[in-house]
Amino acid sequence: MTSSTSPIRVRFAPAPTGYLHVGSARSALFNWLYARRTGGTFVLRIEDTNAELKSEEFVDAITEPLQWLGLDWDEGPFFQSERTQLYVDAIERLVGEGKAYFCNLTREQILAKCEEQGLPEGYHSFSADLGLPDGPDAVVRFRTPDSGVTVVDDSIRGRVEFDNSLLEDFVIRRSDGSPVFLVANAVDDADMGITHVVRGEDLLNTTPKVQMLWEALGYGDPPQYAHLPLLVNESRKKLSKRRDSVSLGDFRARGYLPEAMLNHLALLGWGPDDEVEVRPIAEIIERFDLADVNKGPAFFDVKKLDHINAEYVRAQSPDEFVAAATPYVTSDDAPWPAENYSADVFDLLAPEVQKRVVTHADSANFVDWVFADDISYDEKSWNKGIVKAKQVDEVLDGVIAAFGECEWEADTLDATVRQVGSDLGVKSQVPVRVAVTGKNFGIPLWDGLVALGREKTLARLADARAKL
RNA sequence: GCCCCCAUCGUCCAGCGGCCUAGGACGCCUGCCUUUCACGCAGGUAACACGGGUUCAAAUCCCGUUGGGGGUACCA
Repeated sequence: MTSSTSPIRVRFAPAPTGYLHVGSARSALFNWLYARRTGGTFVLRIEDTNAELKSEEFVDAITEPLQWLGLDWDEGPFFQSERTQLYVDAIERLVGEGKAYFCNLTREQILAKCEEQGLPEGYHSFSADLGLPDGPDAVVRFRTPDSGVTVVDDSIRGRVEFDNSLLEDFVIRRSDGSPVFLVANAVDDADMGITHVVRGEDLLNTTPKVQMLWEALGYGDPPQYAHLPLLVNESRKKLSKRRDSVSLGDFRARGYLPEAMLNHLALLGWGPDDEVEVRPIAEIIERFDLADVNKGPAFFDVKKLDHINAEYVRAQSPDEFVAAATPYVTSDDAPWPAENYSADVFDLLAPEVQKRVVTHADSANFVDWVFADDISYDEKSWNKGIVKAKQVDEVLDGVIAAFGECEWEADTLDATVRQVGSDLGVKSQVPVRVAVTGKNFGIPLWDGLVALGREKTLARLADARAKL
């Protein structure tokens, strides 16, 4: 790592429009990775220029997930809603210098004028030279050049050119007096000394406008831009809060580990040169570079997240696993009466649970039969493990008889079930498993049965036998 | 419509002119282990969108086509 005096400064600048989704988190992550990699500074800025966006809970909805992920910021959060005067001043300056002007046309009027004058749909500098005064219905528009090109130098995409004649004089201040984000962007990036702007590709088209403002405001060289490929859903469309369930908070609630989420997110649009995918964030920081980010959009695949999460879970020490899983098995949502739960029993079974769960929240599904008073039979399991099995009646009768008198100890129970099976010449474990747990899969039975007790075990076996 | 971006296995990533009969990972399939499932281990399946160039040599460079996506607001 380079020294902490590195001049590189990046920012994550979300609009507070609800919960933070995985796409925004990925943008935050890549900014953070670049800052940490270069010893630079990571700034958090809330882009609440629109009055409707100001809301404390929305701000928490951004900062909490970031903190959960461990994406710590060095400066901020700064709020654009508190910096409005700077933007107003900048706009005033542009108007004063003739680089922007007032316009009082509504969208309808603009379209009507186009129709009238046979011009293509759009704003054609109609009010540019009218010298209109400010007023309650007036917006401020920035005067864009009529010719030439604006070049965006992008770390990921290279040189992107925009034809100036195609950019209409865009609004930089609404009629209610509020500045639009383009101005706030330029002013803040300049004021905060941002050197690299790393954000989603959906903003690439707005970049020439910001650069024009930047230049008009006399800020000198613009920051280096890097437009990240978008994260898309299964139908290759930009992730949307409305139709895609991609809330970071939801993943957290479902028990995913922040480290796994971070690891997965880092692999979307970037990959380490040595092809080792699941690895500590410190190693990712070491290898990360903006120049290595791909251009193509990436699908957020939960299956892969599941795999990575499971790897992180399995990599935990037994104690770490128990500590992480305990909140879920002691939660009110656990499918058994709270008083039935035993920490000692869970600790004993935990290593086998650890090998099977995707997230810690899954833990309850593997020990429910031990703590619950009653079980329900999973239909598929009953069908596969009981209906289709051979001589189930004899197996259950045999096990019931043997369990009635054998020593109630794990190895003995195991040996007893084996004995019944070999006497009958069939596999005996699965029918017993379904009868006692309701499922035809899960952790080894024996320790759980010891905890469950002879009486309950026999009752469940008898219930299943009676149901045949 | 116009502008911009993109294009390697189903998915994510490697490849940055020869090492590619294209590599890794997820998923899926098979086998081993195991009287369940899982873990672990060993295999398998599967891609350079298409067409032209440039070059001794192209997945890699250029052009076009097609396809996909993003943007076109007094939202960010």
